[in-house]
Amino acid sequence: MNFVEEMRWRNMLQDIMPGTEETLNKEMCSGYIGFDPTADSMHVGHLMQVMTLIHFQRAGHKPYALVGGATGMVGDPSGKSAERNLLDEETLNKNVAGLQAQLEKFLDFNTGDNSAVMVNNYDWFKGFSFLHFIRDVGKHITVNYMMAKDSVKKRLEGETGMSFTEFTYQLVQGYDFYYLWKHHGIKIQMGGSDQWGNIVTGTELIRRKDGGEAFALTTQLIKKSDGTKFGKTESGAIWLDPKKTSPYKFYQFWLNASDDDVKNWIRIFTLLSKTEIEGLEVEHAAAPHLRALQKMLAKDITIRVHGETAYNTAVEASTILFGASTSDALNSLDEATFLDVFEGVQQSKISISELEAGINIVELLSDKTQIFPSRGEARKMIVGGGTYLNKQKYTDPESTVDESLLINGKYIIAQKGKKNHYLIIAE
RNA sequence: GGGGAGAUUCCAGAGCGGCCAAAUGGGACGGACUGUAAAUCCGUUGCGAGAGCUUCGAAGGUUCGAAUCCUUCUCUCCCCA
Repeated sequence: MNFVEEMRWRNMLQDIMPGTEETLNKEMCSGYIGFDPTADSMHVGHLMQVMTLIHFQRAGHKPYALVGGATGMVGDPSGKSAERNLLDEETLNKNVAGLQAQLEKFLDFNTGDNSAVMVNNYDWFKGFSFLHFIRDVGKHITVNYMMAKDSVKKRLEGETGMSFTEFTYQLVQGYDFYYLWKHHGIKIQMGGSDQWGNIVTGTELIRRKDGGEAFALTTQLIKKSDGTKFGKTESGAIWLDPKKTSPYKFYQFWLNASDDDVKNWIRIFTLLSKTEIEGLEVEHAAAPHLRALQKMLAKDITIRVHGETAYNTAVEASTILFGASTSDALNSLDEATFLDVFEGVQQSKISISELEAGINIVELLSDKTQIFPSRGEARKMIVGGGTYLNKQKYTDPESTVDESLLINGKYIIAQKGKKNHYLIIAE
């Protein structure tokens, strides 16, 4: 199956420039996707682009991952309703390094002719003077053309306006494409659907400046069935960096995909074949409560992003936290395993002497551990039946707890509702 | 520069002298049902165990009593030049 067909049946394809597929089928092509260094880690939203590059490489083409050290200094107006704040250079460099390190894990950089390549557009922009840029690049593209882009038009119609800097963005990115086409023989740029305008400015520049031919392909925006934004939870984005989002939370994020979403996502985020996915769908339809699709999706991505060990721990943690385990079962875990399993769970500390003296449950969960922001809220939640200690429900706010609850003489597991776990450490 | 409208609890948005910790909707959180889905239903949503305390852009004032009236200030939006 060729690359475009692959993207099609996985429902990843949004737009494709005429001639792209033919060109790709003819020979091995080089193509690239740009990543904006707005943070020092990617989040799950970036995975669509990562998967696109992976498919591109698996189809025998040569993928380039561009990290925008230069474009990051300008700020992409696409999809933004207000002027962006510029990052300082130090942050930018850190972000570029962070993204590069993550990208390296997903692509094969040592597989002969179609090995992946990492580039940073700062390398060709750092020595490029403003005057040279407007002479060599700006001259080929009219302002009329640039103003017709959606990203620009929206801002001109809106109230916030747009700085010259952001207006220039599409030219800067367009030049990236030109540069890579000229010096690396890259024929195609890919990206999210919001990048179409920027990508086309690149193909246009290549055509007008050198009479060359280049192609564009964009991927669909990932949708969620309830209309909310993909990849965001109440507590923020789901990051790939384990320091920002623990592997356990990461695993849980995918495991919690709704039935509607998981059918799309498993196509996008795993490399499973059509037959395998359809098989899983049958399985899921027969026994939906087993959530075969969600489990497979979560397993596949968690392993690819965090590795097998982290995945196993996440599964183990999930089994313990959500399964029918009792405090006895918890007690039987040795401390190392226990800590490993609870690594991704929010932790708070309390002094053991206070606990020995006996402590009111409301005080424990609010003042002492900040699990609830106020005593009133803790009280309400306890009365409302949403509070558990060591998997045991507590409904009386006057309850007192002491050291007899401690697991391994040191830990208490508190729950707010069914899904939110907290580890209290006594020391 | 001239004229007008406005600023309310997470958001939107009522309230226009006591019955207002403030309607309603959304969001968020919890519960029930389930499958750690979805949909639905129920509850909670300033702090406090309570008495009570602190909130309605800011500061003053009128009043027994102010989110509501007056003064000044700050900011936002609209129209005209």
